Amino acid sequence: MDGAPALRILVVEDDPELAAFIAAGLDRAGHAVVLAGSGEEADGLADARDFDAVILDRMLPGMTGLDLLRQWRGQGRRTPVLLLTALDGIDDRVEGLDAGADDHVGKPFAINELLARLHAIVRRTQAPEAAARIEQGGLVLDLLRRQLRYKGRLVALQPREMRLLEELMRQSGEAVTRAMLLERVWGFTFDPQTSIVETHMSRLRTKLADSGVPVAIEAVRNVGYRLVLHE
Amino acid sequence: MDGAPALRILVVEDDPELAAFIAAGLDRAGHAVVLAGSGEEADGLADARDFDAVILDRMLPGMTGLDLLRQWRGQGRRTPVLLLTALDGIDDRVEGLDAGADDHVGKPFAINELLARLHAIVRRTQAPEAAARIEQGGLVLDLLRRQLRYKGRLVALQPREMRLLEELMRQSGEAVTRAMLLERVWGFTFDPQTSIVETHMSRLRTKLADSGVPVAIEAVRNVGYRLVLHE
DNA sequence: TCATACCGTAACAGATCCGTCATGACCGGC
DNA sequence: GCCGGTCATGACGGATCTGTTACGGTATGA
Repeated sequence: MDGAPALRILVVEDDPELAAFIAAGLDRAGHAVVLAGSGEEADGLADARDFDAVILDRMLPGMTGLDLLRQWRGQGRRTPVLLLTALDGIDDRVEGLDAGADDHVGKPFAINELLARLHAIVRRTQAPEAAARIEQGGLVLDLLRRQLRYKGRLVALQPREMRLLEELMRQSGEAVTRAMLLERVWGFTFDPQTSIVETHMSRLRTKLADSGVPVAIEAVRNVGYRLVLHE
Repeated sequence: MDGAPALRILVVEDDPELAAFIAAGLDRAGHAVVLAGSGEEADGLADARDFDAVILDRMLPGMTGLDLLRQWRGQGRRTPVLLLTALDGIDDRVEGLDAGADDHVGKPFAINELLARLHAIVRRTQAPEAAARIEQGGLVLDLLRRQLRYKGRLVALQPREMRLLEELMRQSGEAVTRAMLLERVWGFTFDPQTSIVETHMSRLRTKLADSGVPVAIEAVRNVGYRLVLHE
């Protein structure tokens, strides 16, 4: 199942091995890949062609990924950028987001992780801005009131469960990585090595089922979870 | 101090005594008042002139306030309406809001209660719609993220304190009634006869002060509270 | 088929949040 | 100036929310 449409992706990575690994993964997911080995090359390519997203290594010979990113953002280029970073401190993360990155993945990473985050940023940047509510098949998540309704009826969720569902709904039909959930729902940039996600997911499932909400939260082995609406 | 500008108010009330009481209160607050004793009369007046808000008794001889309100809303008339209701059950409240009322006050009421609610609905309907953040002098309340920042620094608040501050900020400079707070923050339509508001207000004040936020939450005796920004 | 890692869930414990109460200060009216 | 009501605040106890652990089930790959 390829819920996501084919994308044109520019991969900026000087390590040939890593570049090939990424290209293979993207290709398998049905995306068109263009490789660049340096910031200068990437800049030229981005001028000449239009990409749906850019996967950009933070460390590059010569012009670094951050330099390039800042330059692009300075020029008003809005293409979503997924930053690859070897360093994995909090400061790097902030610095990357400050420079205008839409998300980041710390090396080493699983290809699924990268794909999920890539799809997420493309979807996010293409979606109309900052909705205060998410609606899907009778399910209404009001982010301002922090209320979930199904067919008008309130479904009581705890704050964590609400956040969890929010992330699943933003990405409905596609897998959301365990790491993405930890990062966005808990603010963890590491794996706590407990079943915290599974536990809350279990509670969420129970409450949704008890309220008769026709959705399934599927586990995607070794990746994370996916929300599926029943027809 | 009249932070609010003078308003043109239509009061639809068949009881002459109550009408006079309301008119006197509005007049003292600097507003222009027009009285109508029946729904039919009110309808004619609303056609002929433009009002900033309408205070509408739910019970009227002949055409009830709800009938009139529904008719107006059906015609696309958007003037904010404050409903006066003798009955005070939950159903009436819902029914009133369903009919298109912006707020309601149960009889008997203090004139301050009515004024505060009146100003609130006028301000709300004139303000640009449904902001996801409220900013005021370096204070930023992000309603989606449920975060309060002062000069970029996070100020940790509990959910209830956040809601409380939200109501105060929406109405900055003007008094917010104790009843309004109970209704909007707690969902209470009655007074619990405890110092629940005072307690949370105290906690909120402490946290704001500890973070150096230059605002004062002033108690307005017999009315409620008011948020004041220090210059 | 078996071993292993992954996932699901119940049970427990701690932290946090919240409402109540008691006490004391303050304010306003008489 | 006194009295009564209003408001402020600290302390306490309970409810809720949350994270961990443990154990059982299930899928996957050798």
